[in-house]
Amino acid sequence: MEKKSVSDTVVNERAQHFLKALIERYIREGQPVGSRTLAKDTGLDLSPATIRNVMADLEEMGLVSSPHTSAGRVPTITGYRMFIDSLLTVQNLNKQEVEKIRKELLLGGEESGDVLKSASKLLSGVTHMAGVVTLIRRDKNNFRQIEFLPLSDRRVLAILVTEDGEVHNRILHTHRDFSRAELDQAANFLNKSFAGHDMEMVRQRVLQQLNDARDHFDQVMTQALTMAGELVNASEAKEDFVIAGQTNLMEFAELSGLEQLRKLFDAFTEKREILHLLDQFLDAEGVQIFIGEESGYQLLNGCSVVTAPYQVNEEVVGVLGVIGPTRMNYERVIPVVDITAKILGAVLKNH
Amino acid sequence: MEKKSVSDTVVNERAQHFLKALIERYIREGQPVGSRTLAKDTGLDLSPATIRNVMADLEEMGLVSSPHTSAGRVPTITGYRMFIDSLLTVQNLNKQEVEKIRKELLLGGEESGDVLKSASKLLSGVTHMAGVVTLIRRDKNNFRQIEFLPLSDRRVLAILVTEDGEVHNRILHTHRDFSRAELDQAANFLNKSFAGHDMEMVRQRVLQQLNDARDHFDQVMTQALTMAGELVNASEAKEDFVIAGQTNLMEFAELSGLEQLRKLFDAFTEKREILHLLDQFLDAEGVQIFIGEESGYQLLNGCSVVTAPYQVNEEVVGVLGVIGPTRMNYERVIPVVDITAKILGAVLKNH
DNA sequence: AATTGGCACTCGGTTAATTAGAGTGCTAAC
DNA sequence: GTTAGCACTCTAATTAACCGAGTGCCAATT
Repeated sequence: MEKKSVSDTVVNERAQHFLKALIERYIREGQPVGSRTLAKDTGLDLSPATIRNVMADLEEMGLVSSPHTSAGRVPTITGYRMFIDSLLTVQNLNKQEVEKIRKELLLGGEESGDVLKSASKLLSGVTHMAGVVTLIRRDKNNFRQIEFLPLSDRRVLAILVTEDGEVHNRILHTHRDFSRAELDQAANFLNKSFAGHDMEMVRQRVLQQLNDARDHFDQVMTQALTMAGELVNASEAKEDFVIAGQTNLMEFAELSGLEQLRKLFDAFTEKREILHLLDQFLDAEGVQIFIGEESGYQLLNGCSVVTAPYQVNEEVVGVLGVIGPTRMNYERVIPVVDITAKILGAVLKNH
Repeated sequence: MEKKSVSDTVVNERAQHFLKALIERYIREGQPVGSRTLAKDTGLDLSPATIRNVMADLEEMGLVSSPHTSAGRVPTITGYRMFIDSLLTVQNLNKQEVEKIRKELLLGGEESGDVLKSASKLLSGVTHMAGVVTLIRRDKNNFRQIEFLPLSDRRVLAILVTEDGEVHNRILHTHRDFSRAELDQAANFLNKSFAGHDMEMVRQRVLQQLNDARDHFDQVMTQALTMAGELVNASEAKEDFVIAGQTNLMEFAELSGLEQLRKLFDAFTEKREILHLLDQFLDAEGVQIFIGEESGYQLLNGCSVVTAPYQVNEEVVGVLGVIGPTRMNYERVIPVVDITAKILGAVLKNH
């Protein structure tokens, strides 16, 4: 029994070697790979027949499968998973490539939105797949200043500036017209009371004051507080999400269905679903790989997602990565995503 | 000679009738239509042989063509053009449909950007093609108020509000740090001097003052004026462009090439080219139809664009329309685009 | 003179049959 | 445990045959 198990693991070690070779080959060629080709591919000098035996074992373990009796083998999802988790040997990028990425990101303009854009463009350009970058809106985005401008027809333009210089604006509807002076007064009050405070705190205080003082509070102020509350609410909702190079996926889609691709594209423009998906990887450490079929989301069938969170000043502020066919060159994509995440973090640190 | 010409025109009238029938049929079925089917389609009680003669004439005129000897006829580009220009009978929408469009647009949220978004969604939804809406940035967007906020590291956040309530913001880099007070003073000056004035005029005055007074002017003010100038410049550049339902085109793309579709999608995300294309129709009156092949743009081969400018307060402010296969149901699409343009104008009038 | 029926002809698409080849599984030998 | 050999399977590509839709033209008809 013991002997069996030892021999078992020996076989498994070699089997894993073959699995790796098979997947790498399949990723390169895209076609079922047979025993003959595999025999030549690996360094070991073994006959096709031997390989066949091993392949039969691998098939039994559910790591590979054959499309039909007389075709080679193709990795299954679990096969890919094993490959990704413990088999692949990432090729680190050379200095030159790293430098190229850094240069391209620095060149990407000053506004933080533009940097994200060029990051996703970069990812899609280098990998020939779709690049995505998200930026979470961190709650500690403190209140800095608010401003109200009267428009016509009982509408007021409210402008809210946060501590780190983001500007939100919104048109609010009020019950009556307000004069410039009234609005200024309200804004002044808010600014004095809340400048530098946490946004959520501002929100709660505003609501509280509204309740406490609804009776004797000046109507202007009441309105102003409501507005501020609304604005704060609104500013929480937004979340940045940038995608580039979707059309790269079309090449690979000749293989997969066209209907599939359409759903994927719709999800991209809809954004919400993808965003939710990527948020899962915020907490993860380093590069994460995610095979479409593994998670109910059937619009990702045939796809894989390679992600990495990126951080500025020790704090995770977003996720970036690429989306492509499950049959992608992980050994190259992984370091690209990894490095890009690090560089993006560094670039953003200098605002 | 005269007799010949008379008989010619007689033939042509009937020929046009057949051309119309053929195109309508082709649009419905998508397949070459033969003499037999066409004979049944038209009210006239004629034999296929007669139709064949007419078709031969039409082919000679370059209005139809046959993919191969034993297929029916298919309209050519010039055939489509004639159909569009003088043959088609638009079916006006009934009240119910119009009301549905209006409702959907009104429901589209308050921000003007959102309305454009829902307009293009609406167009794509109703026509099952891609819907586009552009909004030109009209120059007479007057200066209203400017505000400067100091950030760290010699950066200043400038916020510019225009008369109609649009908010532009931008981070400016300065040669030294400014205090809050300095910035307020500069902003006050600008606001007093320029509130309500034409943006281009502001720009010029700013430049002029910079030249006149570079020596004795306070450095803060100089910086402020530069900033204001930059901001005004920046605010001119932007142009809104919204597209929805691109993926609808994928259905029709099974026919046309996939490479073609990819280029089209890239053009959509690139925006510039499409924008330039649509701008041509700003000056046009009413619905315009544009067949891809007619204008060098080879990425529009196989496509047609149906557009209409829309206006608020007698003034054209943008173009909207749909992009789809040349083989589209013009008789239905045209009134949809027409009505949507009118309703969008009306909705925007109430800001 | 326009219209029509008839007829030979063309050509694309579909089906069926054949073939070639790649690859497997199994068995027996090493 | 490995390998060679062999029978077997299944796909993909090629070829052949055929069907049918549609045309063009000519002669007959109105």
